[in-house]
Amino acid sequence: MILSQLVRLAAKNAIIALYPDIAVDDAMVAVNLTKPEFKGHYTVVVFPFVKLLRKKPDVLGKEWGEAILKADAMFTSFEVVSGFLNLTISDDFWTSFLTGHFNDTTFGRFGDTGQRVMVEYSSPNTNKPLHFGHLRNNFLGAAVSEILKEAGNTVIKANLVNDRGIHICKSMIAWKRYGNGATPERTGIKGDHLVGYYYVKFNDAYKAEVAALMAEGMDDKTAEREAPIMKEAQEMLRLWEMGDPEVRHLWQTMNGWVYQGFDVTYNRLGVTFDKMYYESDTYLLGKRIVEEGLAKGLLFKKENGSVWIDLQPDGLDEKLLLRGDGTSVYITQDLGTAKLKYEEFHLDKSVYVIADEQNYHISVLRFILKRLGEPCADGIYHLSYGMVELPTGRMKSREGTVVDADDMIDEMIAMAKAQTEESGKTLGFTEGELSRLYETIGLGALKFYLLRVDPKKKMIFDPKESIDLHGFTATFVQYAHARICSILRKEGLGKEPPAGTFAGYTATLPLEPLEQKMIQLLEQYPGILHEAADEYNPSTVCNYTFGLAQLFNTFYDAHSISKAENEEKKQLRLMMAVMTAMVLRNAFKLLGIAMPDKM
RNA sequence: GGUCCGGUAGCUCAGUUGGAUAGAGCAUCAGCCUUCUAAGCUGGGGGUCAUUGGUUCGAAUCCAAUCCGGAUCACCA
Repeated sequence: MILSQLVRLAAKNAIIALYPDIAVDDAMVAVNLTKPEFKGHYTVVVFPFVKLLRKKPDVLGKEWGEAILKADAMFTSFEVVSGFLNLTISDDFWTSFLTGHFNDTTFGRFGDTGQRVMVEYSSPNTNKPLHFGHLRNNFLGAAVSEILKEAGNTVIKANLVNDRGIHICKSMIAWKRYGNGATPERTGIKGDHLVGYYYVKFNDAYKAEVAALMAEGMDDKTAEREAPIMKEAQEMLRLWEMGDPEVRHLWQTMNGWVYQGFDVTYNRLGVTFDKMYYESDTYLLGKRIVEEGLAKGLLFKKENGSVWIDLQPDGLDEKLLLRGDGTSVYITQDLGTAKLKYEEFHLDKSVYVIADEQNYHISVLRFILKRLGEPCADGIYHLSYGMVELPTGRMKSREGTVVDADDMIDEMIAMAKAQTEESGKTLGFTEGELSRLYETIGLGALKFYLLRVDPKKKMIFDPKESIDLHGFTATFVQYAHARICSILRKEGLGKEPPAGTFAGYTATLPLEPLEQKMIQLLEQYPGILHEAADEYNPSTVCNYTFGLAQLFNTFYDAHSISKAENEEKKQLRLMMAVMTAMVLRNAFKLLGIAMPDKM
């Protein structure tokens, strides 16, 4: 059990022992970390019981503190300050904790929950390359998956590729018109970028055609409908749905280019998937569900043959599920995919990592599945995250105002290189080690930057300002880790010294305040993981690793480890250092960020 | 207009089921490398927690109203 729970339990038991007649519910026993300006480690708030027992806060606090102390040797003293009962934990607790866990590589990992969780993320469209906003999605999905795994769940990472639809046809039409047979090989352009170029090209041509028609006196709505290039795209979509061999061939070819490009990017990002879904395979599945719902009378048909669900009882509107011509809409395929996922993997929970602009869409999806009596409805969780915006507003791929993911990665790595060279820290590295280091630092900084903010908040990124490598960054945490590794190297120890290494350690001296704080913060890691998993929130882990690295740096400055005052302190501090490095490393692994031993 | 989300230092953000004098980073100013990696450490300045009212021993946190910003409400995806 983690310490905060132990304290809470001790406090609860003590108050029950003192006053057996009152009803104590858990919410009344408020336990917090003691503020640094007071003596003690954990604080119990006395107020909730003051009125109930009609006692003065200080009197009750004293009784309560004495009872806690008497019951458990873990506590050595207490102080009551204006209604707050501050408890001090014994040095013995801290040192036993450290000796018991410093080399426990599974520290923080939970037991198997038996839960099967799918996390769907990334889910790109195949008409354009990934941009900065997609990076947030990918990093979030990957990190949340790893955090949920660490929390004892079986996790299936899924990617649902939007590989069909009018947007793909737009790129295809533009390529046919303007491409002159261009391929990634012939042009030397990465496949996803090449296809994305024609998507932008389509929109330019479309705008020009609309403008031309309007110049001839057509009104804007009609012009937008009548522009030849748009009609061509719609015709191509129709042919695609009919399975026209030529269209299908071009579609496969161009999607193939995009996948090659994506693979390169995913590889650099270190993002992987256990299961790929393609909308071209799943887009028809929802129709059957809709037809069944219709047969059961849960849905209704309008005169033109379109099928609807009435969600007004749930506080929403009527929602279209099938068009008048019988073709499916966006939500239709989602119904099918949700059911498919559930049946294929027997999921307890299905997480969708999707931007908050689709909040309504996902809640509609859940309501529909619920109404249709599909069991997969209950497990749906929308991990809704805020969009990444530019100072000028949203990125628009149609207009080409995006920060490209590949460019961003290159820039970050170049910056890591420049700063490493500038600080003259390249000595003793081989060329290969250096380029790996630059990737580690550059990509780490990028991931941390996007993960450190609460997912639900939108972010504004100014491309003119580079992402910092100082302060609240991955680099800061990596640096603390590298420093520890350097100490361990000089002491002839590996990163994970075998169990017997500090067997000779016996605690006899009192802990320095910073020693105690370090151990206390290390002890909090499992609780942090729990919180991150509970809330699907990797930023909790970012904040924690930064705090731990920061405290270590303070410690490092204040106390020497290798030249400690005596052997006992040296052993203690080495164990602390080993454990700190391990926790930082494990936490960063969950975030998908590599940890250098040297930098 | 309906629904939902956000508003905390100049900027970017933390702030646990309501708890003590609201914290970091960046920027700025002043210090610290003959001592385990200065990508670091120490300290200063910087706040009407959007506003108003309510709930109570106690509110950045809960409730209501208002203001500001955003998203969404398609036979688009």
